Amino acid sequence: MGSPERHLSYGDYTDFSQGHTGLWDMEDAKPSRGLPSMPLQGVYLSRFDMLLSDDTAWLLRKADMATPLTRDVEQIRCKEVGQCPGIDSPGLGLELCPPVMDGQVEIEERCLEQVQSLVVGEVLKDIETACKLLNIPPDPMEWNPGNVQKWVLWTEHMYRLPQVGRDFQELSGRDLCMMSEEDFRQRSSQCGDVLYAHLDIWKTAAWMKERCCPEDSSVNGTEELCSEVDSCCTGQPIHLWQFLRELLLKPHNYGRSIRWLNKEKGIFKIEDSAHVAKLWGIRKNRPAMNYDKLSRSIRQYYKKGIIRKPEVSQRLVYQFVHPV
DNA sequence: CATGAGGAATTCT
DNA sequence: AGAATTCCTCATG
Repeated sequence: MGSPERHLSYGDYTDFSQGHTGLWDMEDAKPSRGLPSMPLQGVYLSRFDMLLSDDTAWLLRKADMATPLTRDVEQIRCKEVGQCPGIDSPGLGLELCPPVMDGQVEIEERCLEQVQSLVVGEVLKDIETACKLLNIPPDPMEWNPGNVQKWVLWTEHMYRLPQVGRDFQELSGRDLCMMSEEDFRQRSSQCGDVLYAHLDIWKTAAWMKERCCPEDSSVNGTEELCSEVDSCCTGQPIHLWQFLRELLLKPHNYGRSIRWLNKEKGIFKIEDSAHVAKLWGIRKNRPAMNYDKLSRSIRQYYKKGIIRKPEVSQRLVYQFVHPV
């Protein structure tokens, strides 16, 4: 297994997005199979608990106990790796003993701080992306039962969890947020805890946003705001071609399902047809969506001059007639 | 067997 | 009304 170019997403820190090894496809979720042995992985994960130290320490104070993000990630990771917290995570040691700063450690800490803020930024961006594609508000408290259902299905498919969407029907976001981890487990013994952890990340992110809204324009906040306005606030339903574009815009999230072959010419390839169809189905509340139907919709675009097959026709490869 | 093209009826907003 | 969905037949590799 190589080390392909990959950007950060909170999935990466939980190892979900790597490899599609189907770790979660089986009930007996055999750990370790296909788990990448990249050294970075361990560092990121084990140190994730420090995410909220220093400049982001305020995040911790949301709940005066353990950091939600940390706890979540650690828990998700445990489930994934099949281990218990603390057993092999050097990062946790920092909670137990005061940091001893020699030069080496200090440098490491610096790097870590940078990684931490990077991670927080990426997590927020990923959530924003998901919101746009799902057309749901970022704050789980505002979700209606339909939003909840979308989020559950989406999370299931993004992280290859066992399918438990039905277990969370008829719940509002408020209900969901009130539920304890135990409640989640009761609804789904398989992955209730993981869903709970994911939700907690969203809750924390919403809380963060609420806290530091105005000055959040640091990187590309305005750009994000604009695209949010034109894609979701116009009220009209999203078009399939727009949806595909948005997926293509986020290669670090969806690159394993759909990616550019030639961005300049607008040529793209659907790598995982079933997955793309599923995501589209979730977006449109069409549980029966499949690639058969999705491709029919794409073919409707031929006549309209929105999408075509490229010069040299290849399976699952299409081309936007008007690339950006 | 999955993909691809396109007709036709239906549904959704 | 327009876009997408659903279902279908036939073709291709």
